[in-house]
Amino acid sequence: MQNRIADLLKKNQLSITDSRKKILELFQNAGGALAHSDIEKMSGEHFDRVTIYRTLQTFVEKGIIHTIPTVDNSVLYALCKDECSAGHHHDNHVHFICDDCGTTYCLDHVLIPKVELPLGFTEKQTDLVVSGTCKNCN
Amino acid sequence: MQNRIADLLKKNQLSITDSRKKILELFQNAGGALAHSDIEKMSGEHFDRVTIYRTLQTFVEKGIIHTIPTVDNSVLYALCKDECSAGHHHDNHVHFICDDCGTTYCLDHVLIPKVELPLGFTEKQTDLVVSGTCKNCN
DNA sequence: TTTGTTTTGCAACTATGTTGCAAACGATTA
DNA sequence: TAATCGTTTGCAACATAGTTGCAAAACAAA
Repeated sequence: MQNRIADLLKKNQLSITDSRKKILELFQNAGGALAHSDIEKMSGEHFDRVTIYRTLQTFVEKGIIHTIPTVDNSVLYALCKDECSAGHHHDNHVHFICDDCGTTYCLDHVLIPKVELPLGFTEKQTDLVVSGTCKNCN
Repeated sequence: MQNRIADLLKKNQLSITDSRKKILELFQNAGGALAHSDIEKMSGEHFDRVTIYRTLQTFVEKGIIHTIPTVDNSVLYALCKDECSAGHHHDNHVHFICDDCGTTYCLDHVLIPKVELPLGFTEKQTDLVVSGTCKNCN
């Protein structure tokens, strides 16, 4: 249980610290995406704001979590699937934001269709965000 | 030329003011999407920050411009096409952000493919943002 | 347990965005 | 074109979000 978290950190050549363990735990328990402010609240004032920022940044760089662009311009972070953490490539699934309850879902099995870019444009990352009403609010 | 801008404002029951004219002009000249900070710089310190925020907000409400969610969590605004400004529906074209020069393009002729959502989810708006290298930086 | 490296927390700072209110401006009508 | 009324602006003050440098603390390795 705890070992999975420690292994994940070790695999990414990161020191195993309280804040990193705690933040990873939060993501695993949350299931969905979290905002910086969520983490700040959920971690119970234990860690400095700066530490959380830096931890999230590190996780993104290592491919442990990824960011999600949202319509209301808040950054969200979500755990990457195992296949993702291997390299520096990104998830290619669709994200869904519920306008009612505000929850963000990773629709892991809904893949982003390939888009044809005009000549001269090179794709590196593609994000598809759908907003509307989720299954709980419908 | 200038009349088009004034007409657009009048059609939306907005007073014709310097800041609104200037900001609309900037959008027309830019061709692509602009961030709040772009506008602040380009308008040459003439307008208060607050005025720009409020103007953009008003334009979004009236359907004159729309927001674009981006991966790096900056809000971008872009002019809506004529068909768009009629109602409260949104563009369904792809947006492209260049990692090098930072320019955002509205790829008007690249449409967002329909995505199949899981049962219970209802779509209201879909945004597709591609980042990479644009034709000028390639 | 010692040593060298990484990470944390603090302080101070910049950037971004919001609100209330009085003054200025724009539209309308006489 | 001047008076009036509603809208918009700028200011001040505030709230939130995010960054940086640096010394102290924690971690990993030997």
